[in-house]
Amino acid sequence: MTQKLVEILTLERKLSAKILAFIVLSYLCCLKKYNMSAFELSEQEIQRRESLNKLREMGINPYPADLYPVSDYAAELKKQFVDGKQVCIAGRMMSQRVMGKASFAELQDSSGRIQVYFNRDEICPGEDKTLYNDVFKKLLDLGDFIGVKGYVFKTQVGETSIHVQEFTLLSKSLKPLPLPKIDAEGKIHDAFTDPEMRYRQRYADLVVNPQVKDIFIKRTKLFSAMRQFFNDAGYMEVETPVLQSIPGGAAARPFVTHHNALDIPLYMRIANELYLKRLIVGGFDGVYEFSKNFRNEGMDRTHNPEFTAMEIYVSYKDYNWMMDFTERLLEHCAIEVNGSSETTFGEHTINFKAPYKRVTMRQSIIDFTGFDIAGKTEEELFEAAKSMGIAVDSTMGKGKLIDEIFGEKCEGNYIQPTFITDYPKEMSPLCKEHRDNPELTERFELMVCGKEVANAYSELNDPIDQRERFEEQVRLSEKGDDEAGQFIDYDFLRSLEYGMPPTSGLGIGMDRLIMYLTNNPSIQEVLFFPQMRPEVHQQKVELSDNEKFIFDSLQKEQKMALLRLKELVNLSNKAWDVSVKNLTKQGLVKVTKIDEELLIEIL
RNA sequence: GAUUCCGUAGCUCAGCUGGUAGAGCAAUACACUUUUAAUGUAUGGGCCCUGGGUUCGAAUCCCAGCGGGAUCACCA
Repeated sequence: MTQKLVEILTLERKLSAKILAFIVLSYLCCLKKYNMSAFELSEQEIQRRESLNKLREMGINPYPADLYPVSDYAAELKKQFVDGKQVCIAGRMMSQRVMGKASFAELQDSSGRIQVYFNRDEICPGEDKTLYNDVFKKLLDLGDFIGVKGYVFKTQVGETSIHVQEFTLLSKSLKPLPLPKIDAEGKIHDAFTDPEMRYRQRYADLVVNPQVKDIFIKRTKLFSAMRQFFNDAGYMEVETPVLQSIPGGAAARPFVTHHNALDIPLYMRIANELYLKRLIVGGFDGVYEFSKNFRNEGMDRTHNPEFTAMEIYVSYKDYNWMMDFTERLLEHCAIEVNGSSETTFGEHTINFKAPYKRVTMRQSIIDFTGFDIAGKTEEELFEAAKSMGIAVDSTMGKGKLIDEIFGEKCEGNYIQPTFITDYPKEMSPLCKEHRDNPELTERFELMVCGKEVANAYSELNDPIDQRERFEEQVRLSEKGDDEAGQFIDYDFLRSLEYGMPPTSGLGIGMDRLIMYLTNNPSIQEVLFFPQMRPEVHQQKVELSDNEKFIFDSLQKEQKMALLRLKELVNLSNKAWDVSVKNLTKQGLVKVTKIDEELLIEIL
């Protein structure tokens, strides 16, 4: 402890005694409270802690508990200018322009920013000017939360502002925020753009990048719009288990966890489909759920390990009805989110206005390859795929081959919302067989910008067929198809045996949809906290092993030739160089040049 | 998983063919009563991601690692 104080004294000797005393004090506080070394704080962070303590000494609580009676919001006051209106607003101080006895600052609340005007003699009508000179000008920092009471006016330049009559510190900010600035031409300087820092510190991202906040406001609007649409249609929002003993409803690698009391493995859900259908069996007409799903697979700009899907099941309907429903739903959502059915995604303008084009998978493959899959054997499909330059292997069944051809040659071409219908049976184990063709299923996917955003079926409700399809999946899985399901959910089959009415179900990838509606090519931009490798905090050591070794070696003689010591410790050039520089920097040793010889000594 | 680019002050970024670190903003001090990227003057602030190598000398060149981005592959 004493040693550290000495180090601080040496390091900070250029600072005035007053500041120094404070630093030592606050260092002791920090050490006791946070078990943290003062060296980990930047100069500005130390200064802010210093201001914090000064405020406390002045009897100002930097973290008051009292309610603050906010009456207005920045955006509204600027939109509806009412001269002289008395207001009370609160937010972060994001800029400060001090001009002697008058100052301007910007206050940022949840709605935006508004300028506030401070006049010394109005803040401090008497002799004592500390509140303005010290508290406002010096002890407040950018990022602090303050509340102001005053009246609305326009400055000579015409900027709507609040003439402050009284201000209150509401919460002190100890860490400087990134500070992007916008110049007169609207150009942004010093933008906080590094994706890693933005995702890891989303809170800071949200404070300084209003366009990021907008994305998430739109995200919430999308959920509300969808919910409203379903509720208006009379369907019920439900919740089903996230922890499942059999992960079903999709083919994906699940996360595994363990339940201690039951002593069994449990899986995080990969889909909620099978549970929602159980509820249809139970007699609900329409059920939907926004479900967080978890898949233990690769991560990239369109895949996060946890993502949100919406699934809805409606009884007595088929997939044709669901197509109508889906296009009306998406048109409604696009308008609620963006005010228009049109949205821009990269170079494309997408129009979500219903109705959407409907193309069968067979027709789509004919359109883009000239090849007709109808009535072909597995061998013929295999050869066709191969001739198209698609990587094929012997584990692939008919359905998989068709899916590969579609994915490779067709999918990417559908920019405007398009329903692709009638998928091969093998790929759709939960979907009802097509009424006109036993090789196909009554399934559609909605393609937007070459990617699927929705998937829907006339749900399979024949329990015997369902059992056979599950068993076929298990066979495919054993054959080596890692996309095929490995588990049979017998409880789900039991529920079907009681009877499920004809039902159509729809699943929508919410993250992907909001990417389209907010023009973001990356899923990380539309998730508050995208998954990241955990940060590693490197503990700063005062002396490395090398440095200690050099110091100890030197201790015996106190002073010796630099080259001789180097030979003695026998470190690599790099290690030697870094260590000596560090020791010198910390004021523990000194290198001097006498004549042509370099000497090193302990201080 | 493959390829490729990046990691320098609180933030945004310079730093050439190796010679012990620069700018703007932010910070500190002073001046300034309607400014607005306020202004002017002065000052302080760096484990140059980590480890190793080459070299008299590395932020810079080489190797390995860590973290991130992009592209591709994989992905109901």
